[in-house]
Amino acid sequence: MPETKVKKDEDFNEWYNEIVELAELCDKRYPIKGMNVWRPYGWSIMQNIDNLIREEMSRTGHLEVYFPLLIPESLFKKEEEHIEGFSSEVFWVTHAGENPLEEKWLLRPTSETAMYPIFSLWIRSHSDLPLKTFQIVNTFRYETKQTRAFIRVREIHFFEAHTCHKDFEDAEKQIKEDLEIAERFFQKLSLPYILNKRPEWDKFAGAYYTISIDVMMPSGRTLQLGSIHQYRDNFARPYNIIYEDINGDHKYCHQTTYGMSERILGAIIGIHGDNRGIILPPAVAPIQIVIIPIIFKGKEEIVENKCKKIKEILDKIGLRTLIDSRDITPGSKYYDWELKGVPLRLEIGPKDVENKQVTAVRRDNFEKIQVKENEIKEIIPEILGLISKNLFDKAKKLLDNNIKKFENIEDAKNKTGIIQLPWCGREDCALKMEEELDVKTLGTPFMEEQCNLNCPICGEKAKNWVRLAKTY
RNA sequence: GGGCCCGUGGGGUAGCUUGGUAUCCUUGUGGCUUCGGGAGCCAUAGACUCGAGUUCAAAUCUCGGCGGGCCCA
Repeated sequence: MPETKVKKDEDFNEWYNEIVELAELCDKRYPIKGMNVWRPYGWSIMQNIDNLIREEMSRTGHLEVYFPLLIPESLFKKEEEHIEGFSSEVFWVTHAGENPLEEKWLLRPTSETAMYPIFSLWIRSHSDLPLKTFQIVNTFRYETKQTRAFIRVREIHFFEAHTCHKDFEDAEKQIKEDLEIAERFFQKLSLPYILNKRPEWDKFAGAYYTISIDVMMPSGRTLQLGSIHQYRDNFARPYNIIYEDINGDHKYCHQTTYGMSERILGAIIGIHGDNRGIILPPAVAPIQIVIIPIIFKGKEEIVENKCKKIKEILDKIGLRTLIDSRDITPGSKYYDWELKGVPLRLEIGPKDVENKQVTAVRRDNFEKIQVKENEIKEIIPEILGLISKNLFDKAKKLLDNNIKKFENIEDAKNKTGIIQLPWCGREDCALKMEEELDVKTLGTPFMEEQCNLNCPICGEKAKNWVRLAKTY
């Protein structure tokens, strides 16, 4: 059986590097660090992911916008914490042709400072609220650390939702809605996740609080896939986003944001893939079903016609299909499409034609299923559903097996995955834990059980559990 | 932020220590033939990361840039 040279469970990082190029997701040969080329297949998956986000946005009444890439320095500098958080990693535009610009511009590292001055023009009255917008754009951050395809890049494919509300409570409602969006969205991608309230010292620059959406990678490291921020009026004040309420009083808006990136694709590759390639959840697979004609001399036509007929049936019920009629042997086609993660393969040969059936083979567990021609419309979508579910269950097991609760530091030492400890809530104590265990603080479990034990560092009563892990 | 390793056709490699002729596999292209897990045959195309230095002569030695990978903080 064909397999990747590097095995996923032996050297995950190498396996990941090999697979992203073999599956033709990206081309890493572009000569700027952290800026890779999206190949058609990878881009097509990303577009499908984006479209799932768009569906969710549209369902919840967000409107899509597009703001400019360049931001004048003066706008960027209005919110102090925000600049501090990002200034070390922005790209600057300083010249136009031969001449220095009067004011420097920067490539957006995120779009708060581009959008909010304009929001302040758009919003005048309480009837303009809530304002719910989002955009899917490229953002730029000068990473100095090791870059990795889809996981740590300098040009980020970024989804960002920005909302404005009349008060804190309404913004809190938005965050509830964001969490519900996450639940629906990640379910479709078969990606189980955990929510963490980020610690004070590591929240988004300018935020009142930040919730992170984290997944477990097979390497034992966590990968942050999304951020939800409550800004309160921290940005509304410097950017002057004010509305007139029902009594004629002028008030600052409260704001939230929701961000995600191509890390979602990184997680799909890393979590679902195996030694034969990636495995795509049917919801985002550019090709959900590939049909392989098994041609024998003299029977070319009946097989080809059957393939077309089956494709028509599947197309009609809205599935994305492809007949692979390349002039190479079937085995090499199997290998190809397994590498590219097509969830289901149909083999159609003379025997199948004779028996009025197709032979289906699942990508996730290689189960072979004979499906009667007259049952295709019902059975095939069912199988795709089973594949999604199986991918989710496997990933859930990986996550659950890697969340480990401890009561003291000694027990937690040299453990992989997510370490959960009682925590008094003090920064010093968490930083001590980080140092002792060589991990980063993810934060406190969001909306989960409280902890009645004592902080293992200072011995005082713990306020919460705290989660720590090695991260990407 | 600090340290280590690497860069040869599209991909994977040999050659580098000891300077002189670039190896093999795969892929691409044209054709014949074949097809239930990477088929075969014939023909053909394609490479020393960039710059500077040493030398009669550099893929090979030295320095620097760019790019890739790993480890520590």
